[in-house]
Formats: sequence, C-alpha cells, structure tokens
Amino acid sequence: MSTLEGKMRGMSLRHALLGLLVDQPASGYDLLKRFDGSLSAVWPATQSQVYTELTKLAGDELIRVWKAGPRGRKEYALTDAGLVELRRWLTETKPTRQRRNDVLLRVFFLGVLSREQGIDYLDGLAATASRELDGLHKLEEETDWDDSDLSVYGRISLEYGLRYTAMRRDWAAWAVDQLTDRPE
Amino acid sequence: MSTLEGKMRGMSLRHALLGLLVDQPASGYDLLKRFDGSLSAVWPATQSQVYTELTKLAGDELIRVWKAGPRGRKEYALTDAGLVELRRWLTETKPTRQRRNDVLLRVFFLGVLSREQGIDYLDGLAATASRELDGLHKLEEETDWDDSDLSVYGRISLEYGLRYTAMRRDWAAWAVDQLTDRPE
DNA sequence: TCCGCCATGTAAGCGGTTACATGATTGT
DNA sequence: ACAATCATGTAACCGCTTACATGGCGGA
Repeated sequence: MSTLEGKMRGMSLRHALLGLLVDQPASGYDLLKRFDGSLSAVWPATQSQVYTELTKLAGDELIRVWKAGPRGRKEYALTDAGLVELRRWLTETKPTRQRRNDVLLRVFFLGVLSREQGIDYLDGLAATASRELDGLHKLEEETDWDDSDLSVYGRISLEYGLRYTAMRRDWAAWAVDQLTDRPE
Repeated sequence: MSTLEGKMRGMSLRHALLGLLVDQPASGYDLLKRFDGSLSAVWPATQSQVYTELTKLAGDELIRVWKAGPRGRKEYALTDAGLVELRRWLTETKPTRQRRNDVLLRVFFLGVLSREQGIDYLDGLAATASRELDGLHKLEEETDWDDSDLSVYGRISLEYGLRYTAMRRDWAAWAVDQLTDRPE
C-alpha cells in the first residue's frame, strides 16, 4: 500500500467519506445521495470525485469492500485504521481559516459602479439571504430532532446556518442604510 | 488575441486584479502587497498566481503595460475593455453560493469523539473567534474612515467581518451550552 | 562588498468541475 | 419492451499551492 504520509493538506473529502461510513457501510451511490442532501450545504462533492476518492481510500486501507451487490455495487465499510484517521483529523488538525468570499470581493469594488447600482447589489444580497432563511426555518420545523448524535450535531450545524444567514441579511440591510443616508 | 468567451466560471482573481488597477497603475509586486494586506481576508492570492494572471490579462487586453521600471518592473494599467469587464462582473454575474466549510464538517462528525472532546473543539472555536474579533475591533479603531469609496465600502466589508466573527463566537458558545446541559 | 529587498517567471502536483462512457436491474 | 433508476468509471481542464529559479538594484 501507499505510504499515507506526505502532503495531505486539506483532503476533507476523505474525512467526509470516512465520517459517513462510521454508522453503516454504504456504496458510492449511497454516499453520493448524502452529499446531494444534508452535506451539500457544508461540503459538496460530485459523483466523479466520490468514486475516485473511495478507490484511493480503499487503496490506503482506510475503508474496505464489505459486500458486493447487483449492478457492480460495492458497499464499503470503515476499517479500524479509517476510524483512527477520522479521529486524528477531528482532534489533531486545525481547521483552515475560512477565506475567499466573492460576495465580499464585489463589495470591495462597488465604488466602480454608481451609488444606485451599489445599493441594488446589496439589496439583492439581503433578499437572497432572507429567502434562504425562510427555507432553513422550514427545514428546522419539519425535522424531528431526537437525542442521537446525528440529531444533536445536525441541530448545531443548522443553528449555524440560521445565524449565518440572518447575519448576512441584517448586514446587507445595514449597508443599504449606510449608503442611502449618504450623498453620492 | 484570445476569444475571451468560453468557460470563465469563477475567475475572481482576474476581477480582483482589475479592481485594484482601477485607481492607479501598479506592478505585480505592488499588487501582491495588496493581496497580502487588506484583500487577503477576502481573496488571498500567491505570488505565482498574480504574475501568471497578469500575463493572461495583458494577453486578453484587459490591462496593458503602462510603464517599465528598474529590475524588469512592469506597471500595468487598466484598459477600457478591462473596466467594462469589471463592471460586467459586478452587475451581471451572480455570486457563487458560499460553500465548503471544514469547521462545520467537523461538527457534523463530532459524535465520533467523546462529549468532552466535542465541547473542547467548540470551546476552541469560540476562543479563536473571540481573539479574531479583538483584532478586528482594533483595526476598526485604528483606521481613519473618510468619505472616499474605498473607505465607505471598506468599512462595510469590515462590518461584515465584525458581525461574522461575533456570530461564530456566539454560536460556538451556544453549542457548548447545548452539549453541557445534556447527558452523554 | 554584500545583504536585503525588489521583481519576475516556470514547473509539478492536487483537488474540484464537467463531460463522456458504459452497462445492469427493476418496475410498469 | 421500455424507461427510469442504479451503479461505476475515466479523461480533460482549471485554479490554487508549493517550490524552484534567476537576477537587478540600493544602501550600509
């Protein structure tokens, strides 16, 4: 097998996959649906990427083929080494500082446009965030929250989304206000 | 020259460079310092990247060499086409939904660790955000805000940082609270 | 003279996106 | 029979990161 040492900077897709395999074995196809669902808000991944990474993970013996099914289906299960690696990632690697925000980059250069256009842009941001917030509130109501780990930490993640989105809405509205008061 | 049509999905580095060249001509070296400074919080870029992109931008005639200096220094200036492209990006392209948050991805899988370790992680996040917020407040105080575009929109960007960071701090503290109340 | 800064460029590798390609199985 | 879904894999391209490489100029 390959050394497993070496670079390994971000590599969070690996750990997302490992995390999803903790509870039960799953195929690439199964995992993909998880990425299209709840996880897409936090760590999107494409079909191509998932299958490629699963093969690499199996090569590194962090997961292994547990069961084969019809249509070439391969169910992967986490290995002991895989769980160790997941725990290592959670405890020993520090999160990479969140960067690269093209919304804010535009704000930086809004002076190139007219004051009115600048206000339009920020108004649009507020409206988008507002709509997004409605969706999250609906999601919160419609979900049955229990005491399972998934539920507890899922609820905490959702709360982040709620606060983050509300913050963006309020900030954009505040910015519009700042620009409206002031002469061109 | 090249077509300038075709893909062009994100490409925000281009527009960051165009934006920085609006006010005055600058060399790659000058621009790099801007990326290391105020812009690094919003759109980081490396030396390698900046020089490569400047060459491409010149090839597309969105910028042009304005003046040569000692040590092979090349000062670039925005062309009319460059300004048009910047405006187009600001008004006609919609921001890409902000995704991929490895902090939150970890939260998703915190159930793999003990309750205590989970609390430690979230406590760490709160502490980091708190420290970051101090820095931003200091920056706000130390800056002279006037009525220029750069100042107005710079202030709006900073406000985003302040609200975003405070939100993360409060959310993490709230999450710790949620976990502390509840049995393992 | 020599150190530090100014200044630019190239190459390798990686993760992510898009597109292409193929085929088996199930339900109607 | 046929469509929808299940299921996997590969190739090309792009932007970003890291590292390597080179050299001119100014001041102590």
